Amino acid sequence: MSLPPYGSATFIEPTDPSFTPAKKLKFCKVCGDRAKSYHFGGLSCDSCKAFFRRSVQSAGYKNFQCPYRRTCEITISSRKCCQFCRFQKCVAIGMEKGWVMTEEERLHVLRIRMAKRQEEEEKKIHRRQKIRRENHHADLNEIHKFLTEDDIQCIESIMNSYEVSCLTIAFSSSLCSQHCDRGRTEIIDMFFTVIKQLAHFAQQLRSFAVIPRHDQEILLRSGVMELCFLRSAYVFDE
Amino acid sequence: MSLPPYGSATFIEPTDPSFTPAKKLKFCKVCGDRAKSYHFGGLSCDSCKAFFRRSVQSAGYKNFQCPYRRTCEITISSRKCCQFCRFQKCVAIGMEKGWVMTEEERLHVLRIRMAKRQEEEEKKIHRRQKIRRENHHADLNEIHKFLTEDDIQCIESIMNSYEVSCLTIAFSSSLCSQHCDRGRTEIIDMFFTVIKQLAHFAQQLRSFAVIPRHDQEILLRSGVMELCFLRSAYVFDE
DNA sequence: TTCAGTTCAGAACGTTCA
DNA sequence: TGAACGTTCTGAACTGAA
Repeated sequence: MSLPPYGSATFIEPTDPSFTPAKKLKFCKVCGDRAKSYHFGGLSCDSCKAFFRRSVQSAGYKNFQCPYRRTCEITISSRKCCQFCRFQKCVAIGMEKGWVMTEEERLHVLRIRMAKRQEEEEKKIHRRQKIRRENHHADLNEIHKFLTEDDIQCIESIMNSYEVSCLTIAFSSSLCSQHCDRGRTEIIDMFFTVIKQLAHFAQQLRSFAVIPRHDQEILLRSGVMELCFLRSAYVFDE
Repeated sequence: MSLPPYGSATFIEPTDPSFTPAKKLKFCKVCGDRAKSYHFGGLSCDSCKAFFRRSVQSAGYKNFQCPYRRTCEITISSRKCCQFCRFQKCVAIGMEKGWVMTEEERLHVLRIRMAKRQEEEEKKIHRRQKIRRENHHADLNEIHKFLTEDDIQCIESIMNSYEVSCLTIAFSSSLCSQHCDRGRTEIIDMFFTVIKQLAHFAQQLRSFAVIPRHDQEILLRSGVMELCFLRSAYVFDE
């Protein structure tokens, strides 16, 4: 085995005058290139690490052949020449095949990572929704920048009418509970009540009340579904 | 020393004056054309690379002869004129015959490649089959949690009827071959047969057989397309 | 910081076709 | 003959967990 040019950094004695807090240079025990740390149990450079991992993962090392006498010297410049001897040396300096993850292990790690990412995504979305809701409140404070006093009064009057309608035409008591599993008839009941509320509300609006009865019916009939959706979105509580 | 099979930027001399931080243009040492990388141990262009490989693979270089004095100057435009001197120069700049793959090596690589591909294909199929089998078994084992004995018997009776229908009304012999490129009439034939099978199958079900003929027809006509799709999904074999 | 894995551009092999 | 392409291998730069 060849020694690293400046001696193995691993065995620096405490009294070694060359020991400085600055840096301890380490070298790949396979090819002599600069090494940063241990890989698979042996001190090696990044390229020898990659070479070893790939060889094991693909099981390609089983097909390596030495064109000479299985004694090739491995250096930075010659390491590509003989895969067989390079791999042999990797094993010789302590790198172990067992430390390379199997396909299953890799998939396992991958799955865990994916799950984590998804969780974080969901958190992000939640945070955004929260911010949006807060901004909504802020917008209401700035409403005077965009609407006149008259506009606001009109809106408030309409909102008032709607509230009155909802109070006037109440839901049947069976629908007031928070029960989630409602039967079919109850759902239909609920829709009927909402539709009645909407009709009542429309009558409160002067511009609606003045048009002919027949036109009123057409308008209500064609818009009631959208209004139900709108109301659903409004009362939806995530 | 032998040259690496793949990838080698290692042989750029550190003292090379042409080395600039901007770009390092490389030129073929044989003919002066632009070179991208080393080939067989020498920096050469693609055409000289191909020329060298062919000459070695066919052993044709042994028959090259120089019509002049074996001192021909090789340039981009003259490189075709004298194979002998071109090959001589290839060797002179470092290209080695030994690095061209022999027929055996090529076959060896080919075989490994084929084996790998096949192995992976098999793995894929295995994995898919395994997953399918697991899902299938799990469901079938838990079937008693969701169905009563009567339910299961009923299902089995229906399955039986279906099988009988399929056997009773057989496909025409021309459709039994595994040929993929079927004509239009054959496809139509196939659909007709399937529809007849479905009608026959429906007649086997008592609850269907007892309803009026006219209603039967309506039911069959409105459901036949979906049933065909369902059957297609069932018999589909990837 | 250490040490797993991942990604990507590039090197250098062979093959095909005009 | 040589351009263009398809393949595999290499190694630098990166992510991510402990």
